Amino acid sequence: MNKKYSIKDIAKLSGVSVATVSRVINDNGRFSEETRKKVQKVIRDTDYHTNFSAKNLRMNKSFSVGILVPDISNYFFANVVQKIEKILFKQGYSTIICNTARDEKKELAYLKMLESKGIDGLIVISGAKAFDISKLKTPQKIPFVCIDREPKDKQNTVFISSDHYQGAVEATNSLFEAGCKFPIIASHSRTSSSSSYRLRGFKDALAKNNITYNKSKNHIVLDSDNITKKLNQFLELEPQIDGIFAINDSIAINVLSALLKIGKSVPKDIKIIGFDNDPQDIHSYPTLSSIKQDTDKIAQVTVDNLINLINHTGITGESITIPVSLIQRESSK
Amino acid sequence: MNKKYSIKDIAKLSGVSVATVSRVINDNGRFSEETRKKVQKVIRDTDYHTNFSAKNLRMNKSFSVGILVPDISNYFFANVVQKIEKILFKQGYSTIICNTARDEKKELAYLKMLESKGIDGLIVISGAKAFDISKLKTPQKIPFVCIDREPKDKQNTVFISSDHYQGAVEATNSLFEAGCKFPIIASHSRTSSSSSYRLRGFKDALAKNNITYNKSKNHIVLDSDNITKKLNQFLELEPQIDGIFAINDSIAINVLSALLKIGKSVPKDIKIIGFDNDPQDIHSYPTLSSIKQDTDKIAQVTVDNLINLINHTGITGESITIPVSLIQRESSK
DNA sequence: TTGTAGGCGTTATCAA
DNA sequence: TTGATAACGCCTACAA
Repeated sequence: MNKKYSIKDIAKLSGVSVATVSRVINDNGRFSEETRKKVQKVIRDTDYHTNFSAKNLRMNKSFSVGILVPDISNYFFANVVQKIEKILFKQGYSTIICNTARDEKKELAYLKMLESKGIDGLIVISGAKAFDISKLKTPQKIPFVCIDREPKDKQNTVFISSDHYQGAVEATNSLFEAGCKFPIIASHSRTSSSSSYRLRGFKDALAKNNITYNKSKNHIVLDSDNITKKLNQFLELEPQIDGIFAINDSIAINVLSALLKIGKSVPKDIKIIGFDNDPQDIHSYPTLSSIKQDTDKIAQVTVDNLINLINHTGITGESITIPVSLIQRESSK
Repeated sequence: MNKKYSIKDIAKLSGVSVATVSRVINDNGRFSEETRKKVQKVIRDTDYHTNFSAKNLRMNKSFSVGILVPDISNYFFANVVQKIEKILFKQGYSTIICNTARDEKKELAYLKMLESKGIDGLIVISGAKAFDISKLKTPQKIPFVCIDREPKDKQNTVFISSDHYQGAVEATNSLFEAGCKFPIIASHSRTSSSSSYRLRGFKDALAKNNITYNKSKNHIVLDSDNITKKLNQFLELEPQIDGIFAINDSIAINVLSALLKIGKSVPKDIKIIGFDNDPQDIHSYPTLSSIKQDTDKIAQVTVDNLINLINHTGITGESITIPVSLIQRESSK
């Protein structure tokens, strides 16, 4: 049972001082090629690796970042979080995921825990209100970036977001192009940064097609209960409806099965398109058209910017918009 | 810009020694009620919190655990991981999630990274082969528990698993009870600890109903490509088939849409039941019957056992089986 | 009941 | 180019 090696052991074994070993390890400072080789051989032979607790203590870093996410069971969120985590891991960072369940109190509690864990940075995904880190009265504020959620103080952070507006425009246009005359939007009652952009895109696409958006005629609000009933009532009042842009795929799927129950045929009677390109879209019947967000790019851009903020390099105050793409399937043919 | 407080500051502010402060914080050792109050007040006033890097360094712990998971986009895995993470977070542990993508090389690479990060414990979820931690030649071996994956050396670990066998028996029986005469099982070609138990359950349920399992007549293997074509061929050869037990919901959903394309009616012509109770089950058409795993319990038991292993309390060498439950929906009525 | 002091593994400053 | 050493914040024998 050989104990773990420390930098001191490596120093002794290779006949140099700890300072030199540290310099070789971090490729920092000056040393001869000869000593580098000597030291590196010993490191390999002993299978030494650095103790991060010690390093972090000394450097006053934790190499961990927190992620605040409203609902990890949502496909888009889960997907982005997973990709962020992978990229961060490669760079030596650990990730602490906090599912706030859209609860402000929970969010604050998590924030305090994260703060006390000494995270180096924070990623905030979506959520109802603008994100206000000043709720924490930490001496030195934690660098953070926001995805799909406007920060209250844009000065020292970066705001990253898909082009929700453009996605909504394209989705709505695709309904018109498929022959729809009276499309509506289906949304939940929650508002968020991304959903309001999507709504705006829908309205503008309507306007381009000479329809004036009317809240009671072009917009149905559906939360998870009573969807079939509400939809049925709405359709009886507005029987001319022939297209639905659902603000996300979860709602789209719900609408789809509600329509089947009501006895409507999709896409013959009514066409549907969603948003997010959930994997289940290809298993619905009919398969669901959608707008795909570029989660790879979102994750990469997010991490790049956060690391820059942590290292005090790069620019802040930016807003970065990531393009989306239209995925045509059966439901809007 | 007030700097961060350390235990030394708290000591000075409350007029006691650092040792006493430490004792109060950890409720460890003896001290008077008076000093406790004094110290705790100062801690509250200063909003002090402990520096974990220092604590971990001193105590030779990291308060972090790794999770090896084959595919985080799978609902069951994601669900369990999320719940484990939440429970661990409450206990002060960070979680490092590693998506191995069922790749042995990746798994080993991740293991080494985790080892070098100094994790206190490891959770291993599913995977093809028995888990062999001896691939790592760490001096002190890392405590670990396995979910749905047999450990190579059962002595020093705990094996946790749903009752896959019983679930498969109940699923198959429910098909018989719904009137099926010739049920088959649909599986992927991968084998895993859980899938072989499910297969065994299916076979035994068949036997109980006086059918001898025959690989070519009662078993169809479907991977993600060509599902509709393969299923169609199989059904032409075996037209008497009237029930399908899919080894998981992902396959079940695929089978369902394939059947609809072929022109079969579910559940009239063929009944289906899956396994895992994915959330999408209630959005398929018809809704999908399934076997539900108790992820809350799995997560809790897993964490409890791992923490015990880390603290050298509790028993090892155990296998723990968690009950499952049948969820009847339209597809097997 | 409380205090003193050493040491965990690193990095960085200062000398050599 | 290298080495000695202080310091990071904490816990814990040992002493008082």
